[in-house]
Amino acid sequence: MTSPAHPPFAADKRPRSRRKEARPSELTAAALDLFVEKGFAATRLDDVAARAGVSKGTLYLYFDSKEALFKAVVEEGIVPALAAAEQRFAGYDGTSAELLRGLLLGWWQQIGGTRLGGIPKLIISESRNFPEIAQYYHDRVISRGRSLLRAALQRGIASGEFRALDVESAIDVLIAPLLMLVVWRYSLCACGNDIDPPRFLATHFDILLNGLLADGRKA
Amino acid sequence: MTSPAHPPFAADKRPRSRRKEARPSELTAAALDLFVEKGFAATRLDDVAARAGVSKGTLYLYFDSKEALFKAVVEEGIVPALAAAEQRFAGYDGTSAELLRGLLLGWWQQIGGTRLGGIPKLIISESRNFPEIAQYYHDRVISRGRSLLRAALQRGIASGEFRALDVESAIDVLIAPLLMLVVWRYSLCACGNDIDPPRFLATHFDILLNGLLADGRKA
Amino acid sequence: MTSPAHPPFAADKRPRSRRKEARPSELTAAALDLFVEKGFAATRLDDVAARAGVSKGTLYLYFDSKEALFKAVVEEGIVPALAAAEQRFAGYDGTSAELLRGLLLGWWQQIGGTRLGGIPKLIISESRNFPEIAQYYHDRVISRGRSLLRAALQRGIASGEFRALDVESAIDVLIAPLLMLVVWRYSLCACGNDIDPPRFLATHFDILLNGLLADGRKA
Amino acid sequence: MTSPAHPPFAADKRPRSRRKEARPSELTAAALDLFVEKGFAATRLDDVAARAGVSKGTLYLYFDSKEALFKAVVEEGIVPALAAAEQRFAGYDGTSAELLRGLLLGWWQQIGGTRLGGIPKLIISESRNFPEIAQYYHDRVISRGRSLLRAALQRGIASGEFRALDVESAIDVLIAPLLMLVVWRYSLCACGNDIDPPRFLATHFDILLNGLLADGRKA
DNA sequence: AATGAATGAGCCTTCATTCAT
DNA sequence: GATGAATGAAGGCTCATTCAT
Repeated sequence: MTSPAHPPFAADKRPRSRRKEARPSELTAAALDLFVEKGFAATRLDDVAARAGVSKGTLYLYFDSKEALFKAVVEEGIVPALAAAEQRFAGYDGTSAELLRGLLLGWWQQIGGTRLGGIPKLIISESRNFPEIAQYYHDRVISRGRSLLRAALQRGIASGEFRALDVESAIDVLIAPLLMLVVWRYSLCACGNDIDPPRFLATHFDILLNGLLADGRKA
Repeated sequence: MTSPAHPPFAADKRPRSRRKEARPSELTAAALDLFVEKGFAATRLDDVAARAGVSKGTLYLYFDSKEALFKAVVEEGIVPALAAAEQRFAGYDGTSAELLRGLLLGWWQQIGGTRLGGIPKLIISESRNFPEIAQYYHDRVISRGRSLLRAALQRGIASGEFRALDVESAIDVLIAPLLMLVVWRYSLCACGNDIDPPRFLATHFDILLNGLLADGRKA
Repeated sequence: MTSPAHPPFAADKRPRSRRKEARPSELTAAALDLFVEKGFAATRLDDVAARAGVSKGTLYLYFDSKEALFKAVVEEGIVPALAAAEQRFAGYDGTSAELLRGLLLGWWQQIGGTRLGGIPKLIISESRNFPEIAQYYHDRVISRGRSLLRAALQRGIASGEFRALDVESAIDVLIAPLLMLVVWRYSLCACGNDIDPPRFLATHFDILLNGLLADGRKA
Repeated sequence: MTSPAHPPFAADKRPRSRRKEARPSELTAAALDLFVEKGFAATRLDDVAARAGVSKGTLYLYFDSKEALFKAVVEEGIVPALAAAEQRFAGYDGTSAELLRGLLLGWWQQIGGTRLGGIPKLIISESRNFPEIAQYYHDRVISRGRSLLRAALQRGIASGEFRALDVESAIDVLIAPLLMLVVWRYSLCACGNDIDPPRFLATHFDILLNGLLADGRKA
């Protein structure tokens, strides 16, 4: 860690110019891992640098401060996540139930279940200390994600496929299990509790689309 | 600070009764507030002491370290939470739907909606750095809470009130919106998103007990 | 220097309360020495702490930052210097020549020739980087010192003892050799040039009070 | 940075002529500005390079280290200063009073009042940390300047134009106001004090050549 | 010759922890 | 029991210096 040359990484033979372009995302990738694993405060920049295979000073060539690195991690992770999510909704023409299932499952496959899932966990853990980033995340991610779900719900209600219900609350209820999955993946899994995401999601959809109560007993 | 070195909880050799009596809960109360607000690492013991109205040295009369204080906060906050939750189940004889609603709503009223709700948020944020506490929390709280929900679900399925479904996954699906509420209260509220807990819970119950799909279209 | 206990100072047996009062001036005294010797930027707080016989952290019990310490050094050194200087002028009733000589010589004996003389040197070296302190020094020291000299000159001119001349410029001309003495003591002495302060001051007074030109040749 | 390790000036083994030719004085000019303004330690080589319009690496093509650059700044600034000063004395045949006035005023016009005046300020501020440069400055500049003044004073005394007095001290007394002018220009002007150099010099000469005391009262 | 990305030693500052009173 | 002065290890950040291009 403190040896003059970084043994495992010194073998990188790419020309400097080639590496310079790739550097910022190498750094944010390393930082994402550590921020998610240890939290912002407990992550040392030495460790981020070491994981990225650079020296500590190099971090400051690309980011003005630890906090700026944190912002970059969130911003960089979110752009593709957003694009991927919105892509799936454009021009969908199946049932609204399938649409909802597609949105939620797609989120898990593209985001929650990948290393990007660490970002919502980061936001949850750190937003109190970084209100600016929290606001950014709300404006760029949460509100847009909720719009997708809102449109799907309203579409289903309008077509008579879904019962009428309080759409705004329902959005959050739909999201909650997804949130739980990332929380579980990045925190509670250390508790020893075991969740099988596909099975969990299947049950989520099952309850969501069919209801808990048996047919004859509905109120 | 480094988790591998954590002595197990029982390593404290001072007579337990003597210590418990003397340990002022003002200290853990102050610590809970700050841990929840700022996270473990960003909370300074000076601030905890100041909020409790004692000197910093006094903290060390009651807790061996910052980490021990953290453990005490979790332990102390969980005892009443546990008792309150289990109390509501004993000898319940209404419908299983009412039982479920009562359990979930009761949790919010007794725990999630009070300052104790900060504890799950703490566990979520810090469990990676405190696996021992995460384990403790799982064994003492999560597993017992899941047992309550498991029993309610199995009771409803056995009586034909509920459809048969994957009980273990369903437990987590039921819990997820509650988790979301505390996460919202202690983190995402800073994002600017607005959740109305009673309305959110009502929708949760509505979806849960009736299903999203209109009657005639059920698969 | 880095051993756990400070060997030469650990022998200090004064009670804590006694030492606490004395601490700030012990720290500023150590800092004055090093700031004067090395300059502000090149002075390490480790060295200041070591010279004062405390740990580095202790500095921060008394001063918020390195810059705050610097301000304290200047402010603390200046109060007695000011008092001493003004004391000498009150109620003086000899000749104005003697008054001038007394003021200048007194300044050297009370300030310039003592370790307080390092403060003007500090101001000269660092004022560009600390305009706030420079302003402070001007308002509290320079302007008051100039007032003393202005009064003495005007007194002498009014009485016919001195020729009429541009008083404001003359003040600075009177001061210049004193300034040179501290500059010499704290900087240029390292050049190898040798100045004998009493002899230098005697010549200063000689030229000042008698003029360079021989009597018969005066213009 | 640590003075004991300074290699002597002559340690540079590259052919001197080759090096001097290639060394762009734009670099030393930029460095002079910044050293004078901020001091040696607070001047960043990035800033020097930026002001000179080159990259930081280029500095190292011409100077082995920051300290070498500092030496070059002093050396380079002193050559013309020295030449200009000595030029004025050769073959002078007016009165000694005029000679003195010419030397002092000339120094201000050619050196002190130009950007070269920053160099004495630099020497004053940094000589403690660069004894080698201080020595160099003493040998090459101070001693030669003092020789000029010594000769002028001895000439005037020998001719009866000046009173007999302690020549060595008198030299420093003559220099002091000049020193004060550069100190004021590069440091104390930030204090808010206001000096008008021509008026100041006029008063200096007035006091010097005529004396403070009115004729009839001379001791 | 010139560049600028990369380095790593070093310093200011913080804060959990200790201990004399 | 309580205090708070003192400690010292650790981390964020800077910047002189190097070197591949």
